[in-house]
Amino acid sequence: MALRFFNTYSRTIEEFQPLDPAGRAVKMYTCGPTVYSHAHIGNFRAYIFEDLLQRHLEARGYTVERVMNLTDVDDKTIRGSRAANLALGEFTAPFKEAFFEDVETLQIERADAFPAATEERFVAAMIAMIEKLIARELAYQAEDKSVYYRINRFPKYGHLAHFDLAELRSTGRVKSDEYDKEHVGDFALWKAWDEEDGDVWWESPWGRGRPGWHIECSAMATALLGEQIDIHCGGVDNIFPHHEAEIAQSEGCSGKTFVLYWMHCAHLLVDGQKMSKSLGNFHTLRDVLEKGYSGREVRYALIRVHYRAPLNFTWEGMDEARQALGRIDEWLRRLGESAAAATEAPEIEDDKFSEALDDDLNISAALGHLFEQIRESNRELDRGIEPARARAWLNWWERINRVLAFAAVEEETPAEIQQLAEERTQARLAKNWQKSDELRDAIQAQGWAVRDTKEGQVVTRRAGA
RNA sequence: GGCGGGGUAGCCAAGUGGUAAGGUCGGGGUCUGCAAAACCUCUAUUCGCGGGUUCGAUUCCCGCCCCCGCCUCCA
Repeated sequence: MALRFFNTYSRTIEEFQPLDPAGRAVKMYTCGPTVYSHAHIGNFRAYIFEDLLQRHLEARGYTVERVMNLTDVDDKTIRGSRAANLALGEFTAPFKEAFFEDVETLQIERADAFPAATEERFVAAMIAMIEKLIARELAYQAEDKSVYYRINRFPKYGHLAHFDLAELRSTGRVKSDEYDKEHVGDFALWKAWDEEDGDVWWESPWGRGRPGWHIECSAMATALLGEQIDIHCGGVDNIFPHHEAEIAQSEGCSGKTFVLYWMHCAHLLVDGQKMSKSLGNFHTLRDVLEKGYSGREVRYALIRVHYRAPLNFTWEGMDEARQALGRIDEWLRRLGESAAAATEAPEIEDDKFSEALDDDLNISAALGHLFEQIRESNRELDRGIEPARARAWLNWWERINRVLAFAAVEEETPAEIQQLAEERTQARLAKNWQKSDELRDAIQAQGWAVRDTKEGQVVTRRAGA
């Protein structure tokens, strides 16, 4: 079955066909974080969805070139840097660093490029684009010195969000600068400097100022991937106005279709509600890790629901993730043990996992199949499996895990734990059950677990420890 | 008001015009000194509600209800 994705632009599921005539290279642009604070788990739901998409495309033989931008200049970063009494770059640098650490923790593949909005070459690219839009009368400088996009001159404006311009109504989030605009819906391409901006400004043909948010993505996507890209992702809240604006800007300059497939993931809810600091349900990745959960557990919890369905984050869900991963770990441990003596490995012909993902990333069906296979192979293990067969199952898993990235990080059992385990073995040989149980408790207290099997003790890292 | 997404077991969730995957929790069992793990087994006569089409609908059509989101810088 061919790859099929839901395209927000057409609101239908479409067969995936990249621009590349050879049908192999895929250009992907993903909206990244605004680095004014630590990214929260809702942000990471989107990045993990994008990661799943990239990894599955790669599993299907595509070569993905992905760009993720970092917004390091906007109202929030400027406000934050002023509050912290730091230069803008000094203020955003630690958040950029933290973001990359979090990406690593969650096993999200690094994009090929992480352009930042303040890089001179991109500011120059943004200015060049705005000049072009003005030349084409798609933009104008208003009384307030800012430059705005003239949405009435771009007939497709509103198509992505399915908004009728006449229906747009103010929600009170607009600044009072709308008096200067020709249409309330006109959005800023270049924002004229004002006192609130402090020393954050660039010279431009329209005077000192800074780029609008939307132009950043159009310019960086074009600079790094070209005028046309295959897939552009983000959260549903980016559909309007951000992605709508990107289309207007990019196509206003190039005259070509900017993006073939628009893909958006639904929101993450926490305890059934939108995350907000006032409700106390706002979590960064760091908050969740502090509660004792691992990055892979968070990854599992955030990836397991289809990207277009709202995902409700709960601690119960985190525990469910822990259990499910523990089962996978134990399955792999048993397979590894049985496969040790294998000299060859026949292939297990089973592509159902990937076939499920072909269907608009149906992760639930894919995981359902994985667990069915785990049960099947566990039965084989119980019956006594051939080493080659165990090796074949491991190879099958490795293919799948290149997409899921669920495997635990290998960790050496520390010497003191090994020592305790050895003492316990002796106690057990002496049938000293009391001492055996005490040693088990001691091992568990140090974050490890010990189980007795027919082949003797098995020591593993305890989940959450 | 306009535009989306979603309503399937205690919780999470897939799915099909032909009678409900999977995960997790809980009960029972095999195994075990105990435990753990694994396996076996049980847990939705039913898919938000009401109509309609059909031999047959959770799935298609119509109407309604509820939840979440977007409607100018939130992933």
